[in-house]
Amino acid sequence: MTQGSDPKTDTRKRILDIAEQLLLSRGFNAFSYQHISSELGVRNAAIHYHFPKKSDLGVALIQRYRRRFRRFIEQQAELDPGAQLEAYFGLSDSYYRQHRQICPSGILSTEFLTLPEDMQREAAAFIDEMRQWAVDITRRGAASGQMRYAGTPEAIGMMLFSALQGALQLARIDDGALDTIKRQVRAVLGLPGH
Amino acid sequence: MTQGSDPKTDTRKRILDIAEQLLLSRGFNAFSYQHISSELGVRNAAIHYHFPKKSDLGVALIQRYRRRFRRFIEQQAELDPGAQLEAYFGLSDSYYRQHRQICPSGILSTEFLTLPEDMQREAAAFIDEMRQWAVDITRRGAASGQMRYAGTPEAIGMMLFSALQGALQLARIDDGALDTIKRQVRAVLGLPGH
DNA sequence: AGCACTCTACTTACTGGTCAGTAAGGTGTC
DNA sequence: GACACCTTACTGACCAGTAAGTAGAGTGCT
Repeated sequence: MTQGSDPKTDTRKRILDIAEQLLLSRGFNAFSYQHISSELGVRNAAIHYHFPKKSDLGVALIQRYRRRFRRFIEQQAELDPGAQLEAYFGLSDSYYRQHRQICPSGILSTEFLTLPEDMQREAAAFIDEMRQWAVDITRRGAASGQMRYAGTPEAIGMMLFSALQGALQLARIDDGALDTIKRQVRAVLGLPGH
Repeated sequence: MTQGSDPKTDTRKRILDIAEQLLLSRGFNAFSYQHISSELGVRNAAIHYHFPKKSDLGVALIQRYRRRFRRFIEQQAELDPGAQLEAYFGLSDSYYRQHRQICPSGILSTEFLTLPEDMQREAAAFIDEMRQWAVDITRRGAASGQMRYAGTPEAIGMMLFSALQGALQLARIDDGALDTIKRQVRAVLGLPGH
């Protein structure tokens, strides 16, 4: 079987990919190793070989999100705050288009109290980074004069982050919610396109 | 055992009360009939007597929320839009103070794709009612001149609903999130108190 | 008053399924 | 022969759900 075998292991990455889909559409508590192994075409124990405990898999998932998110920020570093916000909106869109998935922070904060301790630590750090980034955008947006809004950059950054997280969840019931809320966030920030 | 026995049954109500706590802190998928029966001091099958399937319990919980919410709206009917919004903020506060619970719409929309069909129908109707109410407040707030905001009443109503739902979830990680976002929502609506 | 009946609200005891997790063994590659 | 990467085979816990039985309260009939 020489089908795209990688130096490291392909399987580990594929497990993470499948687990990610399951996490975003069903949540951490509502998917099992069975779901992954049957989709992957291996036995259950193969998943345990790569991730002995389910919380190991969970932690690895969040750590990968954090790495990706840091890379995402670096790539957008040269853009102006408004364009960065639009890039963030684009992320949300792609979640939604993928079978009405929601953003990871939404799942992790909702299930937070039921998560294993090591996942809680990782999740809290991840969500904090995202929140800080949102605040950073609104701060620079106001400083550069591109954005005009009532309230502090901290508060409006958190509100936009929170509203977008909620929007993806509501979009599961109300198709238009995500677009409506994106438009309204632009309006509140004094940006064009609403 | 003549201890506060009611005409109907007390047990059914107590089951709903315990299930509600579990729903708001752990989610629907992460609590079991065991949790309820052990807390209530009865056997597992007693819960099944009152609610044969778990989805029956779930549907009954949401229906009770809808009844309560309609009563809540009626009670606030005489207040001006700003005061109604504050009453809504008060609801959120009480969730948060009760062991960092989140609002029911947050749980139900996040777990939506894993819920049984009958619960999905009920949940969608409930969330729709809440969203409509939020929009109603912002519409009347603008009409009366009490609120001043950019964008349409529909969009800003949805954004405030969405932001508050997200805020309760984020408050599990960040203690200040709820207050910060409440303040910011007031600011965006041009209300005092921020 | 005594008895038969029914209904409500449980109980005990169980089923079959799913879950995370483990132990021991096999197979191919370097 | 050591190692990475799997397999088969299993354990014990938990899960929702069911079946059958029971205690007590109420109801009606004689």
